[in-house]
Amino acid sequence: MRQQTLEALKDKGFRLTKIRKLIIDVFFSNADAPISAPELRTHLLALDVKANKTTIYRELDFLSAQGIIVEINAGDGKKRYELDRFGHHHHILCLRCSAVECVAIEDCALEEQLSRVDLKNFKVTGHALNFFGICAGCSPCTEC
Amino acid sequence: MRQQTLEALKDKGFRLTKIRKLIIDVFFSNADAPISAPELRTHLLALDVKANKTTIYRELDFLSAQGIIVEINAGDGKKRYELDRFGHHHHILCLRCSAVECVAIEDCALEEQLSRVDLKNFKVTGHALNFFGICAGCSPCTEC
DNA sequence: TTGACAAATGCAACCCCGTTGCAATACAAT
DNA sequence: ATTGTATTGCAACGGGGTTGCATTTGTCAA
Repeated sequence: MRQQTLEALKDKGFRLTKIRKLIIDVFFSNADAPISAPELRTHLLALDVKANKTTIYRELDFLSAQGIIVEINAGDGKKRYELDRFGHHHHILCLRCSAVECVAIEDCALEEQLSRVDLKNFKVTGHALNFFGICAGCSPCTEC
Repeated sequence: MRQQTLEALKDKGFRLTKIRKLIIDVFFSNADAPISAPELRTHLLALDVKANKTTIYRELDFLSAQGIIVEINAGDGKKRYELDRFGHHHHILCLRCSAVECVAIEDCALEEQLSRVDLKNFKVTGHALNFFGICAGCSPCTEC
């Protein structure tokens, strides 16, 4: 999957630079946790790669344009990105540590119901459903 | 309603300054369109009142703390505020002009369904459902 | 009406996320 | 090895938002 992604880019005439490959790696190894630009930069630093923030933003735009990742909005005003290989789903944001996870809505008729909402003459192109709360890591203590 | 709001503030020992009264006016006269801090500033300028942006942000915090307005997230990363006198509802954002409107979800079982979603050990405290699209004003032409 | 005190405001400086123009670098094909 | 262009870095900027501190202004009591 990762290898196919790289080859597809190369076939289209784009270069497989060190940073680009590493960024793709980060996405493949954090598949269910959307990543923001600053977070991505930190991930790279942990791999001893310091990338200019401009590069990060441009690469995220590039990978989005190539359909490899998609921008998601988790409700806290920061853009995050995740691999574009999952179906439509939603997200949950930890209000304490800002971690975001994907939430699959399995069996429910939510999507269908949404189509019946009165949307005030808007041409609706999409929606986002975000949950907020405290993640398991941030509330380990049952009595508090 | 507006008058009651002002008196309630005064009873609590807060001052009814020119800017504060005008801001409250803006909220009451734009009741179904959540407003951001920069937008609010523009509204005031249109009334020949130039308020420092710090004042705007502090006043929004203040009115939120007093339960007069609530912060909402429309999915574009900018904080907006609206009067806290409506029940739970959602929002729709115009991707072209960034206007936001409230969307009432009348009869559906959405809320109930949400409670059955698998939320990965999060303690869920809330959710936000945002729609995206193009508003009537931004797509007046039916053939394009 | 006038003080006087606290609430509210303005100002300047700062932080963070994100963007843009332009020069420098590095990939990949020849 | 050379070359053309994709990519990167740098510097500067912009918007949204915050903080500390000095100044102004509501309000109330004398």
